[in-house]
Amino acid sequence: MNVRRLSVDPLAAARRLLGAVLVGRGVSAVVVEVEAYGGPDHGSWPDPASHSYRGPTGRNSVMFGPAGRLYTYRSHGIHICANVVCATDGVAGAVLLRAAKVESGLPVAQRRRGDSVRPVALARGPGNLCSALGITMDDNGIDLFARMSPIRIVLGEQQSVVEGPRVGVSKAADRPWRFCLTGRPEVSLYRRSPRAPAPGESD
DNA sequence: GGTAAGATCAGC
DNA sequence: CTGATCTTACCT
Repeated sequence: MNVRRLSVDPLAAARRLLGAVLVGRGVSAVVVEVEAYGGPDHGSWPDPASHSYRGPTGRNSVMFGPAGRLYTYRSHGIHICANVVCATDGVAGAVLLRAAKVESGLPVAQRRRGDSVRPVALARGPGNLCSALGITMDDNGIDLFARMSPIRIVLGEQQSVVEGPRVGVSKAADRPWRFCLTGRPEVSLYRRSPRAPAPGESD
């Protein structure tokens, strides 16, 4: 089963998730942009920008669970963002799904996102991706590899990948933990967080 | 019990 | 650059 390919560190898992097909509520889409997130300071991948950095809490508990689960959270009170949990059970690690290319169910995605949105931008950005696929907070913790799940994922082959700094994070902003498929127009434009210290500064 | 910050997005 | 909008986590 494919899920074992995600029982690895967040960086390897991120690369393996590029090209995967995400199937959710009438829409399927190919993942074209992701970001890796680690865990607490004394773990294998210390990551101050990760929700799990300060240990398990009510919100982030899914990140500490087994690989292949969906970890959703609400961002700025408005949007939902989706992660695929990686690493082994008890170890925090996840990959944020940042952008995807809608392959089927385009009219459904278009209805969810609004008529003014161009097809290439339907699932561009983590909040928009969840909106296009119909992912909500009720989906937090579901198994993305179970036949019965409303949201599923199918891993693909290794692909040609570009790496760069993560978007939006105010800590560890220089870390090249963002990965994109090369030459995909659905990838979101890079924007450094206005709250992040200047490039090269420590935080 | 109060509150500040936030892995975002769209519109000036 | 800003406002929208709300949950969590941490503080007193």
